[in-house]
Amino acid sequence: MELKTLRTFVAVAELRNFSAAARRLHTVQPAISRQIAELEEELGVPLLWRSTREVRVTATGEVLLEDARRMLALEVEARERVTRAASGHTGQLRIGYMSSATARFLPTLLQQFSARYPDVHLELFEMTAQQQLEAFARQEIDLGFSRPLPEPETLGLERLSLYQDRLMAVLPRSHPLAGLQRLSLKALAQEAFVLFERGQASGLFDMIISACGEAGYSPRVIRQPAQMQTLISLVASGLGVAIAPACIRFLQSEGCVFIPLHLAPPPIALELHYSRDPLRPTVDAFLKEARQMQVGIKALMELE
Amino acid sequence: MELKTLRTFVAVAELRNFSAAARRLHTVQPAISRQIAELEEELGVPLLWRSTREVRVTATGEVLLEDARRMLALEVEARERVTRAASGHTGQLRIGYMSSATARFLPTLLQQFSARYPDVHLELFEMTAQQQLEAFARQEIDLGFSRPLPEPETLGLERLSLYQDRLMAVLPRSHPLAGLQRLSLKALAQEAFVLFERGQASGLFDMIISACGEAGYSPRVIRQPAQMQTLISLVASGLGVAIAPACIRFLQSEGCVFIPLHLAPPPIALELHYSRDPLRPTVDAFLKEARQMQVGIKALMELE
DNA sequence: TTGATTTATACTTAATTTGTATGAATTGGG
DNA sequence: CCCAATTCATACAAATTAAGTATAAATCAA
Repeated sequence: MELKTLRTFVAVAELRNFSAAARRLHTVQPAISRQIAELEEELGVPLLWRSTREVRVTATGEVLLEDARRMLALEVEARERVTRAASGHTGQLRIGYMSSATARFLPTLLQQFSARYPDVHLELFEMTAQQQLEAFARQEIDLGFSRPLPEPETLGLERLSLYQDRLMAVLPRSHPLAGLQRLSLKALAQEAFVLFERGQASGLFDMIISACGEAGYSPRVIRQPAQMQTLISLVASGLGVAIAPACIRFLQSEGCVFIPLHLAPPPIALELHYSRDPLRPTVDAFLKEARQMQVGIKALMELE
Repeated sequence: MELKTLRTFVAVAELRNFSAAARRLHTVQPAISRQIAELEEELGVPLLWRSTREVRVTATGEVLLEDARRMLALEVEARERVTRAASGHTGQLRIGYMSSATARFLPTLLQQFSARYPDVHLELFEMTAQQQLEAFARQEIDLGFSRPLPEPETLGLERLSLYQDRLMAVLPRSHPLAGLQRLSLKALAQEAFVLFERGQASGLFDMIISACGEAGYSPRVIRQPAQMQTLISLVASGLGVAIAPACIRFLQSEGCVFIPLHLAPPPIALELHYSRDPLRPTVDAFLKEARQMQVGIKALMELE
């Protein structure tokens, strides 16, 4: 039983005429006769009663007619569903993100995406860069917002840089240097440092250490919190100073001041990673949306 | 899109391996490759992601997979439904009947049929032989229980004789001849006759008239009721006598006696008519059942 | 690096389907 | 009452389509 045969059968049953069905299907009458005969032979059952003047659908034929119509309708529906899925308008999207770096723009981006793709089921997972890597390997997420990963290509990942985050000095509001417009790393040589835990973001950690090294000292690190919010709280309480990406000023940062660094280390990117093998069209749809918003994201994160 | 292609797609998606799918489908791997490639091209969409080491179903492929399985399941169901319909186990059966002639056995026959074919929807229409003819012409009934019809073959009808009904004299219980075991038609020459209306059953009517003619008289017909029950009531009330098929003694016949006729006219058959063109397998199923019960019907109607 | 395994492609061969011509049956009009 | 017209079935040749064979390219494991 093939859909082509069923299309023929439905046409004949509807028109009650082999020749007319042939015309509708852009073929010739003997082709129709054979298809019907073969269908009847395959099922071992008469479906149509025909004389030279009249074609009638048997009771058995009516039963098949119903199911044939269902199958053909299902084919049309399947085409539609496949098309929608392939264009990224339906399906799911599992997103890993670091809240500290994305708090400012991710809600807006997601809202915008959902408005345009309302039938895509979004799943959000807050995770560090390292956790995202593992999640990608286990195929548990489709997109990840994180700091640059080491050699993403070898893991089958593509990347899209969303914006560059400058490093800034974070001082308690009561700190003697808190009023300055600009600060050199050297000026912090004697300070106690609170740095984001190396395990979570080795690139950031090492960059700060080497920048201090270039400024002529090795920083005295007294705490390594695993959360940016903790880091801010520690600085606000006067325990030490920090060097951190500018984005964290959008977290709860009462009691801290953020001062641009003179001769700052190169800015650190926020990247959107995704699998190179395109198993999820929703990813492409999201990327399109993200690329359109990219300018806006940059403006949000860098200006002000 | 053809079911064959979808079967291939489902096999590959399930086995995640083109070669294994080829083996399952008893063909060769290049055939599978081509079918999948053509399906993807037709839909304009990647369904499977494949390397030489791994085959994965894309999100779009998963969507099609669901619908493909539905279609294939529907095909299996359709086959089953068609088979059941063709064997007469499902469907409908519209039956015309004359209650006077069938009251005795039809309920039993229907009950028996329903027990064996519980999913056949029975529709019953009480109608005279003439009405049955018209109903057949309009294709409103599939089976008709009636007296023999004139030239049923020319109307595309087949017939099955169920039993032969003798004609009997029907007299009021108070009638002088009511005590006899046997009666000649001649003995009724002076009686007033109540005969079943000719329009309803011309064969019966004419047979009685000609039988009387052979007995040497023309009966004096004072009433021609259209219902057998009415005829019985008229006789019971003493208005006249009647000649009628033996079967009517199974109606409400208090006050009447039924007496066998000496030199009776040939018995009159009860027939089951049905269309020659087999549009309804339920008809064949019913006929099979009816033929099996035929002996029983004869016994019921003739003995006693 | 080699051997094994897997998918894709090129090409030949086989199978299937179509289209043409024609026959048989039935109906309606002249 | 016959003839033209229409309809479905069948036979056969032609064309299309799909399958099978051989082989290439890629990847992974030993």
